[in-house]
Amino acid sequence: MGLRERKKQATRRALQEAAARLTLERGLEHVTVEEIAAEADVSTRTFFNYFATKEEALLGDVPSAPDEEARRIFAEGGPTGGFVDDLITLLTASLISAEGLAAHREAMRLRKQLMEREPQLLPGMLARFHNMEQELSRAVAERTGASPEDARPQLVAATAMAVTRHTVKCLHFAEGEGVADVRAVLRDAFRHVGDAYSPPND
Amino acid sequence: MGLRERKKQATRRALQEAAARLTLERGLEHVTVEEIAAEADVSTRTFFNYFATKEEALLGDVPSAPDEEARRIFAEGGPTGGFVDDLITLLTASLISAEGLAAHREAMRLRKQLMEREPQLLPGMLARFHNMEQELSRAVAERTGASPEDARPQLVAATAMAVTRHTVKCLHFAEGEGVADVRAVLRDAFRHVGDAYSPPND
DNA sequence: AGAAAGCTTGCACGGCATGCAACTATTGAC
DNA sequence: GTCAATAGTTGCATGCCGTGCAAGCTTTCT
Repeated sequence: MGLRERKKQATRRALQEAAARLTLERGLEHVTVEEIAAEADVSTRTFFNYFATKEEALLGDVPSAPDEEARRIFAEGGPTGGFVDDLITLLTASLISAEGLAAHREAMRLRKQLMEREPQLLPGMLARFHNMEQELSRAVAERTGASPEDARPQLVAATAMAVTRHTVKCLHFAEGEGVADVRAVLRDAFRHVGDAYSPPND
Repeated sequence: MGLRERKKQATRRALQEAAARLTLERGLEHVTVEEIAAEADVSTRTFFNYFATKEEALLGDVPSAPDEEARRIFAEGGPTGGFVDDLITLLTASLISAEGLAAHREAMRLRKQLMEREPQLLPGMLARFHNMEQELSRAVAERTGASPEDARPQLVAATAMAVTRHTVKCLHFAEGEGVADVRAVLRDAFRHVGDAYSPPND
């Protein structure tokens, strides 16, 4: 990786960190782009070369699409053939991979803090989840061979994203403990949804 | 209702309609608040007395909380005792009531058009759904007696909202036909989710 | 009729976000 | 190492968004 690229990444991170720190200190309303840029030692104009809006700098760099390889395998009906199992594999392969969770734990904690402090950021976050949902929906449609106008893959994907969000939340709670059992949490969540809505019960 | 109140509502509607019309004509980027206000015969400043942002004027006035009475009944375990049935009752009582759908069909068509034309509006829309989800989650928690730190009601509510969104989308497709069977669509959707996630199948 | 309450409006102001053109730094070829 | 090509940074000008405030107008209530 060349010098140019390294510098760019450094600037990007500096801007993100400055934005997060200042926002947690004073609240987003009382932080200007000018200040963030100054903190990262670049001009205001440069800030907007990296982020389209002030909020964008705070949302971090989460993958909004699953790993291409994992996606292909899922779409083709693999790896096991069991729908829920394979869905879990797809989800853990990218969106909430065990490594990803371990590596970005600090970043996630930060984002959670930001969300609580600044609800204005929520819509943007939700929009990202929505993008993931769309990707997921396409993968499900491919796997099941549903026609494009069939809205059910969308429904399945939306539910899966709900489960994913729930899982992330649970992992936040269980912060001290091991994160190795993402699969187990996901599985429990899917089961719970299935139980709630499948048979006529209460 | 006094004259004052009537005038306010008229102004509000005029602003919303002007905003929607101009946006569909030219695209949101090429419409200024000044123009919207002028179209509704009020000052720019007055626009901001009604809406906090330009986008807000385009999102319409959807109920973000269920009817209080229906909510209470659901929370207390009624009306039938069957979870899915009662959930459907709660949803149709307010968020997607048959009357509401019939009455605001035109408004919904408009909003759908706007969403497709201007994706920037999506985050705001999603945030509204999220609010409904929170309300729903509280109702579910109350009904099931779950403790506040239990995240499962959240999960159930998120899934229910996914189903609701799906249902609204389906109703959009089936625009020409009767809307009387909202319950049936909801029931099918819940069943489909249950089938997808409950037993180990594909 | 007249006071009280509520809305509208103009004005001033600061911040966001973009286009453009000049400048500076990295890269790659020779 | 030199030099041209390429990519990134910066300042400037600009337009729009959104808010606080104070003055004026309209509805409401008595």
